[in-house]
Amino acid sequence: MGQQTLPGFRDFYPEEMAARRHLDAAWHAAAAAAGFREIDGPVLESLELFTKKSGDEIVGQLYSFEDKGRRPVALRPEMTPTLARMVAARAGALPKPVKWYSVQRFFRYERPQRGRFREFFQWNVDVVGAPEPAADVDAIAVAVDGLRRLGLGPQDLAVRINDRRFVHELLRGIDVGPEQEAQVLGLIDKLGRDPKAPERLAELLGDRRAGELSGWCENLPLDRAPALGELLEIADESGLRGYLEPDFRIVRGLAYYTGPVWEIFARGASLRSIAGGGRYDGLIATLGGPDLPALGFGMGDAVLTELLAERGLLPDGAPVLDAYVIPVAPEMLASARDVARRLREGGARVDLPYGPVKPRRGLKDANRAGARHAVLVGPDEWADRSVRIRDLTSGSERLVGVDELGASDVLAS
RNA sequence: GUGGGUGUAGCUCAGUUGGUUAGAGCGCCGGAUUGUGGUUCCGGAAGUCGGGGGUUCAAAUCCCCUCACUCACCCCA
Repeated sequence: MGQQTLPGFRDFYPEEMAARRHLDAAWHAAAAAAGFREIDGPVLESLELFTKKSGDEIVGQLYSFEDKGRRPVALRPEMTPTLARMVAARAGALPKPVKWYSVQRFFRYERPQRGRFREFFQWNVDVVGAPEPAADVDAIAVAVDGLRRLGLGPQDLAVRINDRRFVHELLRGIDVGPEQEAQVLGLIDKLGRDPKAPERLAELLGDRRAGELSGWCENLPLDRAPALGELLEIADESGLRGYLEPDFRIVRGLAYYTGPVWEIFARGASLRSIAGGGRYDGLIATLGGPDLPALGFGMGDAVLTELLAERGLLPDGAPVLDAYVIPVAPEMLASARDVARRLREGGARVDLPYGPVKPRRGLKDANRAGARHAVLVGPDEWADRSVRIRDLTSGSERLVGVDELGASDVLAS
């Protein structure tokens, strides 16, 4: 075997590209339908932009290097820092709320595994300048709508949601101090997956407090979380009934989340989460911008593609043509090219062979190219300024005049 | 970074206790008398058996090393 892709990088053959475009289309449509506008930024950024948000530890997970001007740079691992900069630069001029989205390529230097690559595509949707819980619901609804457009409904998906403020409050109630909090949050996050997590929580907090905590995981005391209750009510009004499941185990990795946090999972599948998001009110200020409330989510292509493939919801990626033009005799090649041009100018997707072919072969190639119609250009018909259009599904043929070929409905049948 | 699994044709795989020239299906290319396809039939190309070393009269097969891929852990912005 010769050269292959770097580990965690993928070639997209037409079939895979069709699948990717399928996701893209749903993502763009869902974001646009809710009034989000598309943005983008550079793939390469200064390393500092990322370390400022996440600390120096993440350098190990970045594609970073020095450029020829000796600047430390990195391929972007996420969109949020870029978004924050863009907002900060024009914060005064932007009407609030700012509703932006992007569908872009990201890079993380991690060991590739199921549902995780080093180069991946991610849909990011963010709202800046809106403190209301309706904004959180807006983002969740867009994520759910994107997935709905891909054929996934409430029977397939669960949006598990929690609220960081609520978690802080409960932890404070059992005397978990700030110095312990990060560690405890990490263990809570693991409760669903790691069988050793309850044990370690008990070691850290003692049986009584650990027991109380796991009780919240069994049954989240919503009466003590008014903000989350309000959000759930708005979600109901927004058509998200059946999706949202309050879950104390959803806390999400890093420190900067300040309010609702949520992740979307596939029901009955052992996949990692499809999407995750939350409110990060302090982050834009941390990154040097104005103090604006913000929230958003990211949804990657890797896990989602895996899920859609499992459920048979991906397009097969077979080629599609409206017509394949066949010169019935070698001297008809020039005429065939003229016919193809007329059809293409009429808006049809049309292909034809580069040289003479036997009709038998032409029909075979038409099928293989996914053509709905074969257009046979033969000397007898051409003498009458017409061609034979054959419907490849039904096998029926009809004669069509050359001058009609540019009409948009000529291949309609 | 740690641990497990797998490497044979473009793809999915078979290959017996080590034994002649390593196979199948799909795909690809060509063909089955004149201007009509999908099915079928015939033919063909295609493999340093991941790489290196060792044991043996003989290695795809046994042993060692190495590389790649993959799954999980760590991490998940």
